[in-house]
Amino acid sequence: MTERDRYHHGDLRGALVDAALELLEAEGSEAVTLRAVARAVGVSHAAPYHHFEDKASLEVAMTKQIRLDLAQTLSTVATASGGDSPDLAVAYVVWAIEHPQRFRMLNRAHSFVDNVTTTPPQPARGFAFDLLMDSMRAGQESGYFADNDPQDLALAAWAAVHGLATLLLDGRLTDGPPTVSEARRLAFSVTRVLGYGLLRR
Amino acid sequence: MTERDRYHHGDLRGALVDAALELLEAEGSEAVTLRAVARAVGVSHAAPYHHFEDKASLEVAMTKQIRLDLAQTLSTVATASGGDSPDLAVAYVVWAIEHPQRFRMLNRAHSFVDNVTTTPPQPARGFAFDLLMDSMRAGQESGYFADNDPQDLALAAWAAVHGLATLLLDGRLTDGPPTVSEARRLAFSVTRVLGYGLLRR
DNA sequence: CGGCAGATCTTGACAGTGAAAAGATACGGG
DNA sequence: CCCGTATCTTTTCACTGTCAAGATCTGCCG
Repeated sequence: MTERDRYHHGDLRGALVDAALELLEAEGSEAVTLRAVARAVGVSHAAPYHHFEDKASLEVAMTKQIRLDLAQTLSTVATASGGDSPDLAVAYVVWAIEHPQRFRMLNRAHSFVDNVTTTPPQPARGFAFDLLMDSMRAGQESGYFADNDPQDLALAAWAAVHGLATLLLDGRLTDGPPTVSEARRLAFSVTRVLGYGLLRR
Repeated sequence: MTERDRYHHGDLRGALVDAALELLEAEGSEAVTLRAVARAVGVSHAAPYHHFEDKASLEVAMTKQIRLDLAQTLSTVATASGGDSPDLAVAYVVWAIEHPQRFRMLNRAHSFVDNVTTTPPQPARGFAFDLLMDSMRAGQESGYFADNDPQDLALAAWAAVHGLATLLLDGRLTDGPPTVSEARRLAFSVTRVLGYGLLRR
């Protein structure tokens, strides 16, 4: 009995989320069907309903896992680079290119998140924004960054980086599918412009 | 016989696209089903297949129409404001907030566009990018803008504005659904940071 | 003016989907 | 040991995209 020879699975919920994420990477979001996920785990097509109220509920669970992965990647980069903002920006874009389906899922969260009752007390800016805020504040304290409201700085930086990632993934900047090296180059370029500003100094 | 009492519709293709767009605004993208669209026009569920090879093909047609609408809005603003970039940026974000479903559809284009054989010779940056490029060049000629490659400037600006719009629509910046005034405020803020840059001058 | 070819639309069918209801099975606390 | 309950299965339903075959109309060629 490796994992599923018995009636009760043990951790079906977790197995379903994992299988769903694998299916997402392998065959795209269209392929992530409740029945296909159940099939992948080797369980009947109605079994998921004992762990997820909805298909949307499964997707919420997937999204949480993805957010965790991204947060971990970013925080690793943040500690390794001492919270340097260009490094963070590049890491964000590169992660998006390397995990296109996961990244898109994050951005489709609105479509199933409103079915869920979890109303966050704060705007759910998320981990990336917090890291950026820290980076901005650090830059201000060491005198490199302009002394605007750090929230404004972080928002602009996040918007630029996030926008670059989505534009790349939608194929609006490159001919074929975007490569990591292209992504890196463009991320550096955007970061540079963002640092010095559009206006003549 | 107002529009559909006769067997042959006249312009079923156009009517289908229109109905699909109305359904999109009214009930969200999930409701845009081939059969529902056919129902809305008052035609049998298989009729669309004589005008669209696929459901994806209908979505491509919708996307084209949406792109046209956005382009017209932006070009109106561009001529009215003399190509001023902050105005363009704000107009872009406001349009996104006012047409959330349409804007999201634009960003989901990748999911059905690869089924279509139209391989664009150039990266399909689109109309918004062109307007921005013009604006950047104009700003450079009048000496206000830094003399980087205008393409780099335009990319950064587009990324920031596009990113802000998507973040707003995904509810990642506000508690409830984003309002136009919030959008306007944030767009101004981002534009300002983008102009002066993150680094101390 | 007649009729026929092709475009346009309809009807009917099929597999696959999310979802609910009802029944089978196994686990764990008394 | 045994029963309540959580877990899983089977069956069923309405709906979807898609296809094949038939019905209906339109325009064109004679």
